[in-house]
Amino acid sequence: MKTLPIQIRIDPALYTKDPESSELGKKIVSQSIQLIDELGFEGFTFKKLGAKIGSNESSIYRYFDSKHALLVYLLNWYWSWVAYRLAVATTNVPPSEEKLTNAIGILTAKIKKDQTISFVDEEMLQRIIITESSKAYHTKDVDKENEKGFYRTYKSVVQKVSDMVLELNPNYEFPHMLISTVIEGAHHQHYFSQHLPSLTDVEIGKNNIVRFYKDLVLSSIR
Amino acid sequence: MKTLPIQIRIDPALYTKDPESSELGKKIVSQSIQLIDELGFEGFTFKKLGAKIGSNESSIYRYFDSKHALLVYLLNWYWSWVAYRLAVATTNVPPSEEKLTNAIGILTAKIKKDQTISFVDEEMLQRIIITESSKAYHTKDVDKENEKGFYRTYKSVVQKVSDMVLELNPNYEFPHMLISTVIEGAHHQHYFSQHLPSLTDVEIGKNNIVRFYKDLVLSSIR
DNA sequence: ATTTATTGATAGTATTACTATTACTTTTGT
DNA sequence: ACAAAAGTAATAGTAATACTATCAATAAAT
Repeated sequence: MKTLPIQIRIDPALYTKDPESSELGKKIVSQSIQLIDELGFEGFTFKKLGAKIGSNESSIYRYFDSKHALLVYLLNWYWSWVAYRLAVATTNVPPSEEKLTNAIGILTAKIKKDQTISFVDEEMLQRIIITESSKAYHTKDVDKENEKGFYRTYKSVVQKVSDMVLELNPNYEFPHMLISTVIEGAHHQHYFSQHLPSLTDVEIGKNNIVRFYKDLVLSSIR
Repeated sequence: MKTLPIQIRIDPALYTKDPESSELGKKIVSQSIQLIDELGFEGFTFKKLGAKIGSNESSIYRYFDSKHALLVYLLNWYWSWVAYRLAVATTNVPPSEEKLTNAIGILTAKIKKDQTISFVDEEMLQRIIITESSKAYHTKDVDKENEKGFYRTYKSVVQKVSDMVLELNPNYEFPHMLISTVIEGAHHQHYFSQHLPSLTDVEIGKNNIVRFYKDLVLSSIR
């Protein structure tokens, strides 16, 4: 995939000041990804981020209300980027099992370094999405935040791939459960393969996670 | 299921002082479940718990090193209890699809109030496991804690059900991924059905989550 | 009757997740 | 070119969190 001049659009409800509008903002986003990857979301603070980018804590608060807000922003950035890759791979492709399995591949494969399209390191972003994203919606405020559209991008990705399932089998009863199970499942499997390998069947170089989910989807809907 | 006089055994590595050894300890466990359910794990503190049970913060620290340690304890309690129910339902049952789907039912169904076997409210416990359990192992210390056996009970449940998969189809390549996907997936679906319903296909009274996962498992391994 | 164990009460610490204020610097509009 | 506006940095401050440490009071076990 070539470095394309695309812009990831983020809903203004997800920031206080647009981080793409300044150098500081871009630094906040790109360096926060590194710092969360390094320290984990619990260990990450705006103070440490300020120190890392040679800026002040209070300046970061002008872009994001809280570290939770920043996480939600990153989550949306990630899903917008996935949606873009899905669109490239499937728009105007006639319905087929191949189209669906391509989509499943995008949802379940680990990112390789070279797919960078912007100031964001997507490989690292995916790693923090895998380990931290569930913390974004396992909050007491989910319902309120959901109403504000905080999870819209994620939901629309699930919807799009669910539609591909229905193209192949219009009678399949559980397309949304299937796809959200695949997405969350793949995240878990990637995480487990690193930390709790007995919960997986990962073997190096065999791409088992992608193979498993492609097989799971096809055998369920056939 | 009758109220049986069984004892859930918890590895002593998971507490500083055994909460089952005193009234205070049992209160800590049972009331913490209520409080976490009410406030969420982030909002939950030992100070608030102390106030709720008319005891002191410092007394609670004598049982658990941290609120994270308490969460891990609850997680193990939950999985020990699931393991017990699995054993009751499947021990000495000859291999069959029914045996497997019974197990899947135990892993994916919502608990009803009347299954209480002790001072713990299992329905409420399941609810906090569904929303909070992933926070127990999405930490910077997973590897260290895994070595100490913090996730042993969970892993053994996955192992047992994976073995049932292999009984039916010894050539199936991904039994652990299948079962851990089912377990985590069912938790997500229960949570989503409450908070992000467009990610599911839940309809009231139709038990779709259990049906979906039973179908998923059988069609994958056949 | 006296160790010993258990709990309670109080105090203290470093850190977190912010808010508020002020001043400096850069950009921009005219 | 100059003033206004916007953006950023620095400092200070706050309530709460997640503990640790100490010591007294009480209950139980020998």
